[in-house]
Amino acid sequence: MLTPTAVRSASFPRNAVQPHRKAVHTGHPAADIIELMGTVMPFTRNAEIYGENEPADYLYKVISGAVRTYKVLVDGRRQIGAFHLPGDVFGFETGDEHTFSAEAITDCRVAVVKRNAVMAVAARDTEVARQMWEITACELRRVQEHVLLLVKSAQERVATFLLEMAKRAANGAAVELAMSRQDIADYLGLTIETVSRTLSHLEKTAAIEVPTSRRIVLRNQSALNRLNS
Amino acid sequence: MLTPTAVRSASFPRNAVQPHRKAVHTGHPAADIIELMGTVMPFTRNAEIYGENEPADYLYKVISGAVRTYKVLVDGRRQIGAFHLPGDVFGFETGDEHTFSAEAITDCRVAVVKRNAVMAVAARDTEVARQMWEITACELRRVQEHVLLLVKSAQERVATFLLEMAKRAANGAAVELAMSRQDIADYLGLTIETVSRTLSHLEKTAAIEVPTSRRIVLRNQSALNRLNS
DNA sequence: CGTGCAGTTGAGCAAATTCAACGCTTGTGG
DNA sequence: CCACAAGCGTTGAATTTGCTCAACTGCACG
Repeated sequence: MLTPTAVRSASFPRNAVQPHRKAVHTGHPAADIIELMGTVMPFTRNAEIYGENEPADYLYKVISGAVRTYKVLVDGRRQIGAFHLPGDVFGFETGDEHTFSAEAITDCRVAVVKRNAVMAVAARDTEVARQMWEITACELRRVQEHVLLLVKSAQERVATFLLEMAKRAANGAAVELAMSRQDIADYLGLTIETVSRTLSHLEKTAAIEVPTSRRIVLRNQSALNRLNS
Repeated sequence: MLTPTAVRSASFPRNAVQPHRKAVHTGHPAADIIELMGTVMPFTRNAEIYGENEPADYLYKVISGAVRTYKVLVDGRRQIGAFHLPGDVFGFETGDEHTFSAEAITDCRVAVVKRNAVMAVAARDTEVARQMWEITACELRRVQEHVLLLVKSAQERVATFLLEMAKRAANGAAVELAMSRQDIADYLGLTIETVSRTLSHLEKTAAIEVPTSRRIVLRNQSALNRLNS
């Protein structure tokens, strides 16, 4: 199931990344540092970007496509920790090793930068250090939200998920889902059947429209917000 | 139900806290800064330490007793984000406002320090800044663990909770619980009845012993670990 | 001695999972 | 070009899990 057609990233950048010192003073949002200092790498659908327990030597930023970070529990179930869309930074670990695995959901391009390089800059430039902290703090808030999501009912979880995706996509009320039902289920702590049934139910109650399985139109956002609890 | 006998912390420290500059260079672990720079305040059982959406002007560290941070959902349910025991830092927010509320579970003493004061030090001292970041990162890992907890079965959640408490108490296989069944339930995303039943079941299967409702002896830690999934 | 609170236990119910079947699309090989 | 297998998604039926409602116990406190 996991990475069925996965292409192991054999071309992982061992070549050092040159920090462009001047870039970090331009006042760009925090995540831009990685893009400015890094190398853009392509990953094919389902390719592993890094694995749990591998050394966390790089930081990543999605340029295009989508990425999932996940953990496989001892009983074989998979819990997806986050979906990363263009602009999102990931692979930002505290210790020396990744605590999650990361895979490309779709073909995608990812900016990669040596953690050392960024840290070296951060050691000298307090503004960069502050931005690194900021990224960690944002991630913390996001995970706290995820905790609140997981104690809701199935309907509420799906509704919250759709609203979240709609907000991030920001192209109005239509969402083009990069991920499969299984991905959604593993993110929401539900089964694919429950996700599917819930979407069908939401469609029947005119809250959404599902022209294709990957495309969802939010018809009645306030109804979803009400479920959002 | 919430804070039934709560004593609003009328004596919240508006008096400025004097930073002792020299303390921060002693190489103590990160959390010590707050203790060194701060003022120790007592809180009575169920007293509110701060509320959601209040300005996050202070950082806190538990000296003695126990603290819960929580959020009340729109449907009235309460989700506890964390239990803080002696040595734990809390109230560490990213924005200007607290995203959770904090209450004393038991009578407790808490070191309090002005956020500004710490931040001012951190701006000059990169080591302090690094420690602040470290605390955020630790919190991030803890919340990520909480996500993994919430997708498990009731048995697994309770078992995991007991093992976590045993590890933190670190007085062997016996746990003295500071919190009520309701607190535990709200932390685990279960009902009190389910928590109670699960504990009874674990006792029947000889995994634990419950001499008093607040005291739990882990008889068969490996059995719990197996449930821990 | 009664009152109130915390915890336990039971019975019935609702929600979500499991197991199974089926439809649709896509890609592959004859 | 068609046949067919594989993957993904949907739907139905049976089952399980945890929740709701309710009663009851033990204990502390006035």
